[in-house]
Amino acid sequence: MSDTSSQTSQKPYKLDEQVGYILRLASQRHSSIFQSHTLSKLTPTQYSALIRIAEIGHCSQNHLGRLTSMDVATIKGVVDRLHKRDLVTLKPDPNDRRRTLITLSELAKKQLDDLYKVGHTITEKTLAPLSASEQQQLLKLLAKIT
Amino acid sequence: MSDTSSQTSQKPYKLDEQVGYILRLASQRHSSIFQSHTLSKLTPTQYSALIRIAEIGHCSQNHLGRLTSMDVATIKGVVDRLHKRDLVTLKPDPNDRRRTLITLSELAKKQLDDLYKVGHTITEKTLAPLSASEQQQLLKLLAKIT
DNA sequence: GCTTTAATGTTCGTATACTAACAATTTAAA
DNA sequence: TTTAAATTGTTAGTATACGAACATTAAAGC
Repeated sequence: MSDTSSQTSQKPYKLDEQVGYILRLASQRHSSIFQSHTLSKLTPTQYSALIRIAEIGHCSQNHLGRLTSMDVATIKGVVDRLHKRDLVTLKPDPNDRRRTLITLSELAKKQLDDLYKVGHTITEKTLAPLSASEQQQLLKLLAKIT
Repeated sequence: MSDTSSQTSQKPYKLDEQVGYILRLASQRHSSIFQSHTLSKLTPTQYSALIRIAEIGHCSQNHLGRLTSMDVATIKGVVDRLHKRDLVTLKPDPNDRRRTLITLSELAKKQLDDLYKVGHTITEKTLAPLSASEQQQLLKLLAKIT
């Protein structure tokens, strides 16, 4: 029962074995791979938002936030920046004066195929250290703790 | 070969199946669980830094950054905030006038056992949806893409 | 020794990410 | 119908996270 640390429990606490810590490291590596492909200088978050709009056609700002798991403050910043780059168009919802309808701009539509292609590449590179079955496993397990 | 989207590749691109996106969701959930345990209002990042200092006794700011995978700008902010809360002590390195030696404060040392305990709890809750073997698998796979 | 290179820490700028508070609008309930 | 509750979007504040540039100091190369 000798223990050099101040811990008294059975399992020693090792930072490098904690999910939270490893998740951060994995996210960092993915982010780094993403940035190295400079998708018109899009960030992973902006990319997610664009893809979601492409999927559903149009939606309100808060709704887009829910579809991409971003809170209202975060999605606002993302939409603002996408708008500033002319990647989305904004117009008031005629049926609800609180809402703003967000759609892909023509510029964004032209880039869609490229976005999807590079998106695939980024995912492949991120998962490259794993075998095909390991990749499936990882996605399955990650989805479970979401 | 009918495809309603503008994608032409074999594999359709689904945002919800991309590692990057799922990693973000998993990190968000972990972060949320972490915050709900308000470790003296520590953030996951501040927690990591504290634990690392506890592991090695003392170190410079940049070195701590490398040990916790934070770049120089990030670790500076983290150390500043830890110092502001009296969780670390800072003193100039007598052997290198560029460096500042960082050590745990007495206040932090007193809280160490609690930090470890809650750290375990947070990890357990985050991994709760998985079986014991799945937990091992996930950590193994995540470590591989780090 | 002297110059080049490297390392440490700082600051600025930008982008998530979340809390909390707020006004305007819509919906639901009384 | 009129009040209460919920939704939408905005703003302010704080905390990562990273790139880039900078001055100070230390280490290497000659």
